[in-house]
Amino acid sequence: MPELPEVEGVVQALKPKVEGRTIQHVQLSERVHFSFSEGKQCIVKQAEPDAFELTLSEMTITKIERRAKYIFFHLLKDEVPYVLVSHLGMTGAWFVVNSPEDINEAKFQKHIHATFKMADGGYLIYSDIRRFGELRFLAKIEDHIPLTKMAPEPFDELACEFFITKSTLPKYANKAVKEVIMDGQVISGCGNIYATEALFAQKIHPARKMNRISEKRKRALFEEIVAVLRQSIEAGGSTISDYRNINGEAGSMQNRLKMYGKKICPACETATSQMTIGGRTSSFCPNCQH
DNA sequence: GCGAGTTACCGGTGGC
DNA sequence: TGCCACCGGTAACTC
Repeated sequence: MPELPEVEGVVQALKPKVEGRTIQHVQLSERVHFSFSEGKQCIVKQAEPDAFELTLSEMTITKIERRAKYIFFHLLKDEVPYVLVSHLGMTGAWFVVNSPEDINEAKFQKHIHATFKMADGGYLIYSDIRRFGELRFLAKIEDHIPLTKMAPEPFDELACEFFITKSTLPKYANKAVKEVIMDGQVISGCGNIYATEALFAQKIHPARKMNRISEKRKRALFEEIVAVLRQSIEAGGSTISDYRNINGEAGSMQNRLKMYGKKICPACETATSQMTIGGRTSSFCPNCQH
């Protein structure tokens, strides 16, 4: 499950290998084409697969950047800028290879959905086992409303104040703190793993109502989220199930997690509890977190 | 018009 | 061994 640190790793790895290169042509999988004919939008959103393939050919990838858990591929063709927005969903992965056969993990090899043949040889490939990811071609970011509503990057100096202000709004008052910090319009890029870890570190019960948390604790919680995200970026991300970096390597942050996926609290050895908050499984220590 | 709630999108995995 | 419920990030839809 790629979260912000994993996406950051992907972007840092892609940049030197892909920026400045030109796409010769794009080939989407049979599945993508078939789904579209069935009225579904498998991976490629709001575009006809045929048109998507044609449009992207001969575009130059000028810059790649991460925003929350999205990857923005900035493109240029005939001096007109465009952007390809990628979200990895649950199981998406990018590969830069000489040949599609070079993807040696069978699961990813089997689920290749977009193959970008580069003009100078080699391939940029998007593989996605469960197809929860998305590729969205836009003239500009603002053309997709949800992208314009995202909270600032958590590392942005204004992000903490943004969180304090936003989380105080009436609509969040009676919501569980975990649901609020995982809302991309309040804090961007904080998914289940890191929300779980930060709440455990701050000894806050994930179901605690937002309006029952003091501003001081909110600030401490925000700083904790930033710290956990930074630590994970340094560790190459968490490898939970299917995440791989573009070289097919796993990260090591999963070894540093203290609560996510744990049966026993590492602090007090009490059995952990699970509950569903905002539709997601949430682990916590009933003894340490209040 | 906005917010809350629901549904769609999926195949690997773990439990039985 | 085989079946089946479960899992989850985001958008889009309905009410």
